[in-house]
Amino acid sequence: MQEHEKVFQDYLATKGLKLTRTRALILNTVFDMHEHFDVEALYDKIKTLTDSISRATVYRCIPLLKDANLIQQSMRTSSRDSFEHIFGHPRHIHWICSKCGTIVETDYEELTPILNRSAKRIKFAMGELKLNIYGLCWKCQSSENENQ
Amino acid sequence: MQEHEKVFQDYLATKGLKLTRTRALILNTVFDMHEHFDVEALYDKIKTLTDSISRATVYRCIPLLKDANLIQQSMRTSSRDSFEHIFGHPRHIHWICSKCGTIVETDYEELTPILNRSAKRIKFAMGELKLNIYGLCWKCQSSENENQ
DNA sequence: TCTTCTATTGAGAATGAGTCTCATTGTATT
DNA sequence: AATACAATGAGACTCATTCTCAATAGAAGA
Repeated sequence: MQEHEKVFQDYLATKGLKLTRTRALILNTVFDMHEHFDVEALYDKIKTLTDSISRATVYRCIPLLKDANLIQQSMRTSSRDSFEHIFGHPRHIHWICSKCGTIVETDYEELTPILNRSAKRIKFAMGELKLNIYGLCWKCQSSENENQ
Repeated sequence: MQEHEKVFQDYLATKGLKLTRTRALILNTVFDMHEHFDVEALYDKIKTLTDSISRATVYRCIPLLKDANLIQQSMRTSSRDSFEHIFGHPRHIHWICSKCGTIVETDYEELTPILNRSAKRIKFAMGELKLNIYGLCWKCQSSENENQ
């Protein structure tokens, strides 16, 4: 059994729930996706593997994966909630190109001491952290210049 | 004419659009709201002023205000998109209490030199910036302790 | 002032992501 | 095998947001 299956099973056990075949398939498909995905894309991928899993079950699995700290919500793509798997990944800053949608990631390392200091100042117990920076990636910057 | 009306009018002019009475009312109501609001709440407030403005028009005005840099999208409250007016406000970090929903704000000042350095490294032209930190405010931290 | 040309608007239908219901199925335990 | 309850599939449902289209407003010129 893979490590993230173990994590999920342990989490489910604390809730009196079980790691069924269906849930294991959803979990493994999540970890097969690009890091960022929305539920509809996940459902589409699952459909290529089997057509006996319903959309409702996929949606139902998402909050479980979230609570198990295996995925986290990230930015919205168009009108859909978007997620990313985080098991074994450190959290990161997202640099999102507003033109082509490319996402570059960098880590929080340099930021954390500053944020910890601010948190202390306002007596806040930090949990999740989400830093999205919108702008233009280098490719889109140069193509902007060409067109003008 | 108030300053933000002027800004909006100038923006609209660049698009060949006009600052109508309806748009001015929506704009002014936005600046009368709590800093964070969703469109439904905005619509409710407008309804107390006049009942001749339709929901569709309010929704239609939002992207214009966004493009004019008068408001920006912030976190989602429940299932609704949430916005905040930003004209004359510097952008800020949001410390969001996962328990009571309180939002504390601090500024980016200390963070910007670090982010600028990262941006340069990955050749990214920074635009909007959104840093949301979830956790517990000091009130909810103490009430947690009481209950345990 | 009257006309003409658009942008603007209101009302309500349409869309679509996400949730819920409920009848059926799976599974662990006895 | 029988019991009990969690899990699931199918599709109905909700509700925020967008779209459509006919009616209106308002600027520019006659």
